[in-house]
Amino acid sequence: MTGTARALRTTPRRAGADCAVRLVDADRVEAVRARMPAESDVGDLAVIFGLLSDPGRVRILIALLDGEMCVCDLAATTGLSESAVSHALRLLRGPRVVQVRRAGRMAYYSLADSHVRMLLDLGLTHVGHAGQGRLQAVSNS
Amino acid sequence: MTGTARALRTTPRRAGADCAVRLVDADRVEAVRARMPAESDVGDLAVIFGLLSDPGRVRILIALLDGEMCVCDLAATTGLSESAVSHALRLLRGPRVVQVRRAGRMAYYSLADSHVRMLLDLGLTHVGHAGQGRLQAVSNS
DNA sequence: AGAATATATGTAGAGTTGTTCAGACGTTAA
DNA sequence: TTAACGTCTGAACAACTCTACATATATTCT
Repeated sequence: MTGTARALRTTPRRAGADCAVRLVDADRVEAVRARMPAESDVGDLAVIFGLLSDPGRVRILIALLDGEMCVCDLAATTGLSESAVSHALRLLRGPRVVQVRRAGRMAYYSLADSHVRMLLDLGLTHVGHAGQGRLQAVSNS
Repeated sequence: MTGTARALRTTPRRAGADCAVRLVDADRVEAVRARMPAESDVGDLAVIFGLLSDPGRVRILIALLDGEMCVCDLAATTGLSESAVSHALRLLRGPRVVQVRRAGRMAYYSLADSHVRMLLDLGLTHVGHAGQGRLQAVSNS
């Protein structure tokens, strides 16, 4: 099965002992599987994206793009309750997306990961909104 | 009235009289709120990230980084059932993350959005894995 | 000391999500 | 035509997520 063997499956496929699924381009499949990141990396990646999949957390992180903020100000900025903000920040603290600086009874949160900042910027340009302080020109026409 | 008769902004900071939550830095809060993207944009952003928050879908999209693939090969590559792949692709088709080319009874899917490709690349570097043959400029010493 | 404050956390319930199973649809081969 | 095939879809169910409420912890003020 070398070269451009496309849909060479006119005869029953299961004959091949342990192949449980149909294959059309076995070479591609094997090549891509070889390049596929480890299970744990894919999982970590999905977790990071999952943290960015909630509008409330997105607003929190967008707010933090400008610099650190305390919990109550984050609540006021995002429209979430302080409890919801605290729960959200706990999730974000786990994988070290945000970090906390404590001053007395206040807790000031800030972004701890430049990759997440880039993900947010990229995503914001994707949905048509200019990034936070990077692309700020085009508005109306 | 469902509760919340407790502390409401008693600190004489600089909060306006009509503000329902405590504020520490009202100027920052107002500035960030002014810069906050529209509700719909934040929602769209969360939806996109949500599509990337499942390991199965991430594997599908990583496989598609190399070019188009049919459903059965995607199943073989990702380890998902063909039904699960089809369901996943349906979700990804909606916001036009992937596109489909039909040839007979086969359906070949490919990435339809360069932003998503960039998000994946960025995310993959984040979790420590080099991108799909694209980002590999790590210099050690 | 006690009271007020700022944040953190436990829990329960409604809502959402991903998978599997069964079957439908359109296409190709016999 | 019938049969096999690749893909798509709906329903059901477990697993997960988000929010609100109550409470806990730690800090500051009087």
